[in-house]
Amino acid sequence: MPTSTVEQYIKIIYTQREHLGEGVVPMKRLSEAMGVTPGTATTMVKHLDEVELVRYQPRQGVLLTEKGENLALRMLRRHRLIETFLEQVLGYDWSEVHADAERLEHAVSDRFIDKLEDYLGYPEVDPHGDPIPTASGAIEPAIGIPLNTCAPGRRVQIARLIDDDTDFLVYMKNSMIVPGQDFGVRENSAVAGTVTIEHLATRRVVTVGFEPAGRILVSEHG
Amino acid sequence: MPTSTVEQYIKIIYTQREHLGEGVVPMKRLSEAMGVTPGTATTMVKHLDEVELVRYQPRQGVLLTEKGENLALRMLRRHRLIETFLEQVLGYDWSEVHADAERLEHAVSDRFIDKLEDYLGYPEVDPHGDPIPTASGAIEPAIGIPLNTCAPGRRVQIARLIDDDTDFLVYMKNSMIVPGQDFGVRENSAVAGTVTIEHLATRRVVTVGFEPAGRILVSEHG
DNA sequence: TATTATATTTTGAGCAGTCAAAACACTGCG
DNA sequence: CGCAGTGTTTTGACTGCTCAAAATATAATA
Repeated sequence: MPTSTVEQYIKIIYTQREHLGEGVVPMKRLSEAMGVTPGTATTMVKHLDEVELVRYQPRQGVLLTEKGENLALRMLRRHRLIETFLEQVLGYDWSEVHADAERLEHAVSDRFIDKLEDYLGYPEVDPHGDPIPTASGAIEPAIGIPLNTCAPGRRVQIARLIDDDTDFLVYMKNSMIVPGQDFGVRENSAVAGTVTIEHLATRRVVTVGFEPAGRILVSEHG
Repeated sequence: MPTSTVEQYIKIIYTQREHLGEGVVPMKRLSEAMGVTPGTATTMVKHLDEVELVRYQPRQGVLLTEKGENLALRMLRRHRLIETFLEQVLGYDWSEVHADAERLEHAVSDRFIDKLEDYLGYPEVDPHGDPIPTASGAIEPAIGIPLNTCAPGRRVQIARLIDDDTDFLVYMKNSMIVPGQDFGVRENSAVAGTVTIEHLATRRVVTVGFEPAGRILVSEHG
């Protein structure tokens, strides 16, 4: 049985890897995401390698094994179902959800999660549009394309916000950038480093930086 | 901020003390209830004394301070609200509830508990009839009298089952002994060490030992 | 009172996770 | 090539919690 610290490392390695696109996750990145010193991360990762959850290449970085990936998906499933519950049932605000979910996900049993999923009606995505892995570990591939790849003039619908940072999420919510909302792309300037979109329902115009726009996935239509 | 181990010790000291009726809680009892060796309990209790959560009298036992009592009530509140949620909302069976609640209660925030309480509609007791302390730490005094003090012929209603032991609770549930059910007392024999009651709705007769009957609280009526 | 049983405390050790700081290994640049 | 800067690993130490086993105190019984 993995400790909750191990669970946390594995989850972070998974999401950092996703964030990175490809290649191994370097120690600096891991230690920063975990909020520990680099030496601590090294020690831990050597242990994780021994128990076959990761493959550790000294001085390069770390990758999840199949076993590690399974654990990561189980954690993601927990996290996202709990987030959905906190927001939709208990009425949490977006700014409050993450911290509580983070603590709960290490304390709940599989039974709890399965019953919670049933109670919630088997949602496919959480409130930020992140897909929820099934009990068997299946996960939908990311749908949508990054907003910063959309040409001006296109109409897009927000599909997913890829980030657990509270400030990011709250800002997006306040700008109506939540899954399901329709926008028109007004401008996309790599030079200026910004993407400008207009909320179709309210005519409200929002400009976001190029980098954050990459973490907003949309589906194009029209 | 107390660790979850500390929280657990404090909760156990509270309930063992309640179980005992009065006096200090001896180390043997504490260590057994905690599932640790006596030496471990001693070490821990000395620490708890230092941080003013308990008063530790060497070779006698341990008592909660005011501060400790407050923490215990906060844990009881968590535990009982979570149990109520697991059973009434997620559909847990009585036999499954305890273990999961025990792990969750150390992981949830005050915010979570307050929102959960609101969602559940501010219940006053959990499914076993145990009173739920309020956010301010107030708790209803135990209502009801022990079943083993009831004379034959009386009609009683189950008010509360004082025990967290899964086997005890499951047995009682299978015998219809759950809060709200009406019974007639048929026999109460200190000599035989048994109490025999009849479930009025089904005419079913159940005999329980004298000791367990002391952990069944009832209200007399008629 | 002396002896035995039982409860309790002490001691020494170990595990998981962490840090600070020193040692080390790779860039890449002059 | 040699050296600086950055990222990485090693080392030694500490905290919180635990155990096993030895030492000690208390209570019970003969």
